[in-house]
Amino acid sequence: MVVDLTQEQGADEDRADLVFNALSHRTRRDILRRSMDGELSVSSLARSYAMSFAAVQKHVAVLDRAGLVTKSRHGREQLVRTDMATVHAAQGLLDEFETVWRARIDRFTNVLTTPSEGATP
Amino acid sequence: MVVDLTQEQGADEDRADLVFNALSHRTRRDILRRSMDGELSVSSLARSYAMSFAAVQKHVAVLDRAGLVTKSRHGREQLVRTDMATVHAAQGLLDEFETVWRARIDRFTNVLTTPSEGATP
DNA sequence: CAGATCTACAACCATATAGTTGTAGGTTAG
DNA sequence: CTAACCTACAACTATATGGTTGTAGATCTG
Repeated sequence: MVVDLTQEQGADEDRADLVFNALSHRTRRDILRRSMDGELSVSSLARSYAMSFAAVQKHVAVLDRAGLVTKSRHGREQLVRTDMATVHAAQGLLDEFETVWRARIDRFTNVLTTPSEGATP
Repeated sequence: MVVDLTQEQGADEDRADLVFNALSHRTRRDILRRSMDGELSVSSLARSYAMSFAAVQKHVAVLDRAGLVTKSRHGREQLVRTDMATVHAAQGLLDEFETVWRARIDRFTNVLTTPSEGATP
């Protein structure tokens, strides 16, 4: 069976791609931790890392596209705030694996406990 | 302040890089879901996707390096099994964000409830 | 107003990634 | 034994990614 991954439930999968990809870089995870208070600007964040402002700006853009942070202009600076709702959404995605896993267990214990309904009579 | 990300807690961050990167591709997430039972070989997995065997093999290798699946030889085929422990580890990594978030809230409510200890006398 | 600061974005480079085909060795089936 | 099958890996291509520098517009400050 060949499943067309480009069409089936594409939206959710696209979001998952973006979120996990954004989380897959240590600098971006660090930015997420530092931006919980929503009081740091892109340039103040940039001062924390041994890379150019533009590089940090790109990382923030990746987080923004994934919905993991929001930016709000405050005068000339752009304040970055971690969006916990999207972090929770990521947890939900991992919980789905848990659900699939549990379904497997249930199927297994069913076979063990059902009084031989499986045998074709 | 510049933090040297290449040294500080490198091992954990390396693992997080690998795990989230492995999760960031829909084909690999699908492989994870299908491999919960641990009864599918690499080639049987490969038949599910519109790509070559070698491509699927590479995806399994990425999951393996991240610790998200284990492979066990069974005759000429290699059976793939999702390692839920690593999925749980990923959940733990997201929970850390939750912890940082909660710490922020506590700090905030502390400021509100502490009877003006903050004012320099 | 003039200069400094913050942001956005383009252009560029090096490397990583996702895919391909091909080759080779171990294992099973006829 | 031979043929088919499963896996591993190398070599290659195209594109994505993470980094750089440079430029330009908007905003604040002296």
